[in-house]
Amino acid sequence: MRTHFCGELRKNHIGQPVMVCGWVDSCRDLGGIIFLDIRDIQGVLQVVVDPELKEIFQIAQQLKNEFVIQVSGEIRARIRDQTNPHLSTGEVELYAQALSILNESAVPPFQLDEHFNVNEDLRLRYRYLDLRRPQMQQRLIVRSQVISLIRSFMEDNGFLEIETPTLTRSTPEGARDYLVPSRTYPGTFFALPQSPQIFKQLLMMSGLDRYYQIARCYRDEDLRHDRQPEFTQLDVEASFIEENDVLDLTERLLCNVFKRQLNVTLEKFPRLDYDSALRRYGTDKPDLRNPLELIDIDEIVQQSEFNVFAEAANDDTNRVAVLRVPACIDRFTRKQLDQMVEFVQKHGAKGLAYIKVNDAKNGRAGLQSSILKFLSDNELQLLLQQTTAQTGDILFIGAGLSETVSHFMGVLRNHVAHELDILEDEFRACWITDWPMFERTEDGSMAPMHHPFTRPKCGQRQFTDSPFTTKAFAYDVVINGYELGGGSLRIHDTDMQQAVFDVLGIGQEAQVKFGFLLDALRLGCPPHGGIALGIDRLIMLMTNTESIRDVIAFPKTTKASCLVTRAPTAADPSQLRDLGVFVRQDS
RNA sequence: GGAGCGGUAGUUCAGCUGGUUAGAACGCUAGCCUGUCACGCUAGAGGCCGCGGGUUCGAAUCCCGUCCGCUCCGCCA
Repeated sequence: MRTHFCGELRKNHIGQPVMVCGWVDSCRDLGGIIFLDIRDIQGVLQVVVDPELKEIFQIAQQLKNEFVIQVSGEIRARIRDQTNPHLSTGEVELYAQALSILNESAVPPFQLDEHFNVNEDLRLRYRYLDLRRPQMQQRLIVRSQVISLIRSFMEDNGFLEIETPTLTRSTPEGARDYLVPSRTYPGTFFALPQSPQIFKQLLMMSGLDRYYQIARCYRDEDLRHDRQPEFTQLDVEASFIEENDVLDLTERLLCNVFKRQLNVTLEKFPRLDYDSALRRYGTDKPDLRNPLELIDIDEIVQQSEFNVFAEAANDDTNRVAVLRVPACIDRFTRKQLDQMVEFVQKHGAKGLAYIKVNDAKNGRAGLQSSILKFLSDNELQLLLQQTTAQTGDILFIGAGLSETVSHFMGVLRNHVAHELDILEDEFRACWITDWPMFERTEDGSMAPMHHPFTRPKCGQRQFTDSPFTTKAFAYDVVINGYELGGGSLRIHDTDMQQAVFDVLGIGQEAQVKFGFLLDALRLGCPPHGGIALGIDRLIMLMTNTESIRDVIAFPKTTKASCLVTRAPTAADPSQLRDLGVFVRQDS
């Protein structure tokens, strides 16, 4: 139906006869002459319709935006000074010699112009129109190209793409499952996978050595700007490897993809252990574009008369941390500082002290703060030294439970950097390693930080003696503050696996749920490990967009519904009967 | 589960402390226009002010509830 794409026509096509198809992007009917912009996936091309050609001129007069048309004619140079630098095809135009309407269009429910913002619910409802916009198409193109780069990289490195079931049983990631009722076994349910975790481990036991998959994963939890209920992971697992092999492979993959897709050279990923990440950045996913760091001052205020600080400083489970924000005294009003206090309170802080450094060389007299009177000259002096505070800085100080302080000071660190616009304009990746095996849950029990198949960084005896201080062979890769992916080396030994289940208090339950895995461990399981990367988040980063919905063709809303199809919907009673499912009317 | 913001013409928005006939821009319709490119000019049509209740002489505006969208907390690798 066509000889060229609209968007590919250039000066070197001048004089050539072409035939193109596309959508009417705009019509400019000047009365005696008509200009059409015709759009396809490669771009926009101006068509000129000459009034001398009466037949096609009449057709052109009927055209409206979003009509689907076919035009043939000759590519001509534009008249001098009438090129359009905003179009890739702006130096040429198509002189129409034939024009046909392939399909008409009703008036679209919103304007596709780049100049008009449209509310997202409308865009989601008419997603197919929204996706006609070049910016949206570009994101999906990048997505396709990146996935293709990933596939060739993995293939080049000897990995096999193997599909795993999506109708499966619950795996232990800890999120809520999407359930699918079984018709053949009434009252039982499949779970959609939160990840292919168990299957990829089984593939290692199968001797397939190196596996990867672009896998769809499902988690029935509340949504965020970077979280969808179904999302895509690059899932990877390999045998006879050590932690460094996984980190190295992943790093090479990401460098390769960024280089080839964006021509961006990523620097070597720094490796931070979990504890120091929390200490220095207050988070397990630090944004290293942000130059600010937290500084511990427990030692300085241990004897302090200021009880809030002293008590925290003398308690192992607490910390007193300072965020020194350079040269910002004139950047924040009193009101903004008060709002910052409110802001961290939302994140669990009881309070937030701050000290303005009006003159760093003038001791107490050079400082301004509501807590000044509680601190000794010596403490202030040490504080200034320890934080290398300079005139014009503000020192924000948080004290309390380590976990809480790290969290809100980390959030404050991000907040301040955004306010001051001091993030470096580049991609900064890092590894977070040496995660704890377990974390304490609200009810006081222990839960695996990663998942219960993660290998501890010690022998079984030591693990059993002090399981809660054990670190794991677990690692996350973080870029610009986004957790892009994570993985671990897995347990390949039945006794160790049983020991972990026992510590979790699910020894019996695990026998039932994961008996098949324990069996497999007994039958010659190689040491293995892997990682999974969030493809959606990767594409978000690479296309510089703020919303995961922008990189998914048909995303769900924050209430997890699809506005195109209106899913989910009520099921037909006969379907429910077949499945043995009753729907409670009161819910 | 909780908090915040938003919902007014086809679209994006304005409409303040309640008060004549709810406005603008774009889009749409009709007419004019031979080098435009977010074409231009003239005229016109277009409104369950998300939905339900309440307060009031009177509600787009105030109150309560509810639905939807977005952001955040909780939740979630």
